[in-house]
Amino acid sequence: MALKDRPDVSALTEIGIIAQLSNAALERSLPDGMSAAQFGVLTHFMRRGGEESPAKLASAFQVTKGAMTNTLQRLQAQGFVAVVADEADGRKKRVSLTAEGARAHEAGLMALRPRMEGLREAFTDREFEAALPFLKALRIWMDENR
Amino acid sequence: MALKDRPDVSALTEIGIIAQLSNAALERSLPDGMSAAQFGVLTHFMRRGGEESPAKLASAFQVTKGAMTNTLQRLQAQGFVAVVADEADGRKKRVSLTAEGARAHEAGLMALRPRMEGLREAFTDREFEAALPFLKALRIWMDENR
DNA sequence: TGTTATTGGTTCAACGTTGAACGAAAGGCC
DNA sequence: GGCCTTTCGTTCAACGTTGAACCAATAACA
Repeated sequence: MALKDRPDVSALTEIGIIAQLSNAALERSLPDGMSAAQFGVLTHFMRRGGEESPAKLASAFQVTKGAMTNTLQRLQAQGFVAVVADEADGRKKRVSLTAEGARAHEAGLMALRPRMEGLREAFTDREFEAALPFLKALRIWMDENR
Repeated sequence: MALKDRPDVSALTEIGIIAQLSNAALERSLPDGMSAAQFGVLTHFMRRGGEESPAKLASAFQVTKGAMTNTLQRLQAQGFVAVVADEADGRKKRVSLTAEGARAHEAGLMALRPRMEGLREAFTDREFEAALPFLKALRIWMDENR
């Protein structure tokens, strides 16, 4: 009984459930064939633009290289991403967003809108902002002490 | 750019990473062959005791029945849990903790201690408690609006 | 220079999960 | 009684992930 009543355990439990539900909701809302991981990569390119190597993407998303290989292969198969060899460094590849990838991201955003609006009706920006510093600190600690 | 700067998206992103890191840390700390899911079920029985049907466990852990079948089969194979048919209701089974399961949970707790202590050195109970109401509300909303 | 270490990317088996299908048992309702 | 509907648990393919092995290319250093 001492276990789950502890606030740290409770918080991590809640966080785990939220993550699961949020990811499931994301995948369910997204157009068919687009996973949350794929949408994340598309979002990354929409925000940052340009090119990125698979290894950089993997570390940006806290994911193994193998997982990123998988995600990129699926994105490439759908034509959402272009992958070319880096002639300056034979080990690397350069990944970039295609026009079709941008369209797919836009479609994903549209599909997500109703749910995001519902979320923003239920909670205020201020509530999320209030929670953010602690979440960020916790994430950083988890990252440094893994 | 408007996307990830939004506090709701940021919060969910942080929550997702925390959940991933926390689960990974949990699995790494636990004795070999014990998954986070299995440890969760053991913990449930240590706290509540008695018997529980697989369906109840599945809904308590927000997991599909198939996933719970899998977890229980592995627990049973290790002798951590006893599963018997419910003679009152031919559809149900009754799951209960074995003495060996209790020992395994104890061992899991021990293995987890260093990490939990580190976490409690880095953050105070008050910080977790302060974050809890919002997390709980968010979890409930996600659950109701899935 | 040559040798060793590191980095980048792929592949593979294993895991835990979902979602769907299924059969068996129980409940609800004329 | 009989017929739907719901509940329970299992099975199966598919997915995304990890961790490890591996090879190729580069970097570091003697």
